Amino acid sequence: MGTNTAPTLHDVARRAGVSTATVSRSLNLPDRVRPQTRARVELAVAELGYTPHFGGRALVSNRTNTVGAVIPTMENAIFARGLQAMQDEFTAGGVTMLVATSYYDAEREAEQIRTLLARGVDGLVLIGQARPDSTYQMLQARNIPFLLVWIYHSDSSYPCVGFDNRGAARAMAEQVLASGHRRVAMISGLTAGNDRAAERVAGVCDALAARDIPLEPPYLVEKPYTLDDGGEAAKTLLALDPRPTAIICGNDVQAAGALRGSREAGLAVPRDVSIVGFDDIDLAVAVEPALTTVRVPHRRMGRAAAKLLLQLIAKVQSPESIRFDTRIIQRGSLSAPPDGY
Amino acid sequence: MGTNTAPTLHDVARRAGVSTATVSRSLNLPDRVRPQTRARVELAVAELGYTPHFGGRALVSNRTNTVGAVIPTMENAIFARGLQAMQDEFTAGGVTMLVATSYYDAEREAEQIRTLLARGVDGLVLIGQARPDSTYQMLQARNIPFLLVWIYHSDSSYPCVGFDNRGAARAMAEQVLASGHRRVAMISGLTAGNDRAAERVAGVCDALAARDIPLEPPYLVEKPYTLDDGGEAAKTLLALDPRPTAIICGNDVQAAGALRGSREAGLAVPRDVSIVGFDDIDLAVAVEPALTTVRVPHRRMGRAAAKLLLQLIAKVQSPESIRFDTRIIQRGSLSAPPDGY
DNA sequence: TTGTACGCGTTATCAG
DNA sequence: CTGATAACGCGTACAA
Repeated sequence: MGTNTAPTLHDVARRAGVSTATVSRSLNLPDRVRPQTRARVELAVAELGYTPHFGGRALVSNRTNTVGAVIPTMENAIFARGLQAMQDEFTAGGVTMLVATSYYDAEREAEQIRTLLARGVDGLVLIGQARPDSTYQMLQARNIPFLLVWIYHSDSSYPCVGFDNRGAARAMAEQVLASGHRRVAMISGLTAGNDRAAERVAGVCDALAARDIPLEPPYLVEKPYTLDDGGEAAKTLLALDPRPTAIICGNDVQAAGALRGSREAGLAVPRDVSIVGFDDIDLAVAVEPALTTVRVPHRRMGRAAAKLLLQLIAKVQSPESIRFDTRIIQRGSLSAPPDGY
Repeated sequence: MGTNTAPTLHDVARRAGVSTATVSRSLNLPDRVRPQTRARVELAVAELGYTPHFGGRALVSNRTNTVGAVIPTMENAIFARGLQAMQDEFTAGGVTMLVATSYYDAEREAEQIRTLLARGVDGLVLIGQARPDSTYQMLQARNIPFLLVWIYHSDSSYPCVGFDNRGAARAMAEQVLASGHRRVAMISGLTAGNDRAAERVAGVCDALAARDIPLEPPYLVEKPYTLDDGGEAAKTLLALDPRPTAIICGNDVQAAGALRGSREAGLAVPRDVSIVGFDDIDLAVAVEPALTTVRVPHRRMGRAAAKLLLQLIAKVQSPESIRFDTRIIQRGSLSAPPDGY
């Protein structure tokens, strides 16, 4: 049972005894139709279980009420909160968000963007700024509104909604220095094609350079954002001579891994070595000791980004970047260095 | 700059000096067109940067190459891995996956399904089985292929791809009993509208009942799947007299919270109290001690679900459920109960 | 206020 | 192998 063919505007019109134009108006501009007529239409709609055909609508209106977001991966919790908030805001605005993943690969990102464009998204949200010119050219050729999130640059050529990764990392490093550390190492995310990661390294360097402390391999190591990689990297760092007294990590996942790695190396945190993270995801307080980290207002950022993109699409607003502040959350994983350092 | 209007089939046809039909064929059925002609078309496509208009295509073919997935929330890592794997598989098959969230609310889920249907998805993936009849009726009225995932019931009326939550929970509880525990408490997820949570409780009850051990409030408590709720629940349980020697949690997030709660209550895990989780997400090995938990093959499950749905849509396969096995991963958080119990 | 009629971009049928 | 041409479902001038 079940006729298998969805009812069309035409079916509704016939049933309500009006024209298709009237049905369309009843649905889209209800004020322009007599209440009595509208009631008949609505009844017919309900009886038939009519829903407008997406393709037909997209074809004629040239809008899809759809936006796309390309993130590196869903698996890392780093993006989950912000993305969910964005999604909620878009949903509230009646638009659907498509999520695609790039696995931190520029070529793949471009491909996903192409796919989203082919699907007629009305706007796009991208993470960070680092991507080939060709990608930006494609976006501009299409003349499609887009937003860069998770970063903020006052001088960016494109509107962004995010925070100053470099400044936040510098502040974190300064906090570590203020705790008395002088032998500082860093586990960074892979910086190739990831400007957030690169900026965090730069920020840490800024702070250390101000005290004439270098940050170079082998004390600076780049690893993927995983627990295991964080752990391995920490073990490597802690085997160095002289051993670092503090490890600054590119994010909380790496920091949690480093915590485990330190433990496996027989060192206590923060007694023997301090470890700090970045992002303040749930994981930061799940581990023991809890992580000193940089709190990023993921939810507010996601909502603001969605709102702005909706406005850009509606052309009620010109592109204007939004900057969020971060702050350091002091928890157990950072303390003064051990005596004698 | 930027003409602002995307090139159409017509534009390509003119440029290549052929008809629109030939362009369409070159793209969709390349063998049916002379290589030389095809080359001209492909050149024009490249020069113009043409991409087929999604709406036009959807209109005539009545397919969108889009599937929908409704999950409770993106924020909990429980779904991230499986969802990403599903997404990858769908992408490989040339279809786009739309992700919507229900926040564990049936009404909201129905609404999201309606939205997805209105967008013309070719198929649907839903989590679990518990939802109002009206929702199933809606799906059947539309005659749309759909799949239930994260569960498996041999007698389900609908095709499912997942595992036996009840059996897995029973096995976990038996493991706890085998370690010598007799005072067992449970922190469950909210069971209203969440059959996976309900089944896990049932499974634990099965195992305990076999030993004439009851599981009732206040030793059974329902809380949302959050770190904080897990911690609070654990503290409440550990204040009971007699105090439980083992706490079985509805998932790893709650278990990680319970771990923290126990520590805050001044108890050591597993020396004073054992704690076990469910799902084996990354978090399980980030905490100390690492969680004894139930490993669920999220990735394989996600991929299998995507594959099956694609086949259902293509009608090359009749609905047939797929069952995955789980297994218990023994780690540090479970040991024998303290002496005297 | 309502109806008629056209066109959006694509695919598919049918001739040639 | 290729080209007209007719749908597909909807929104919207324009006319009534």
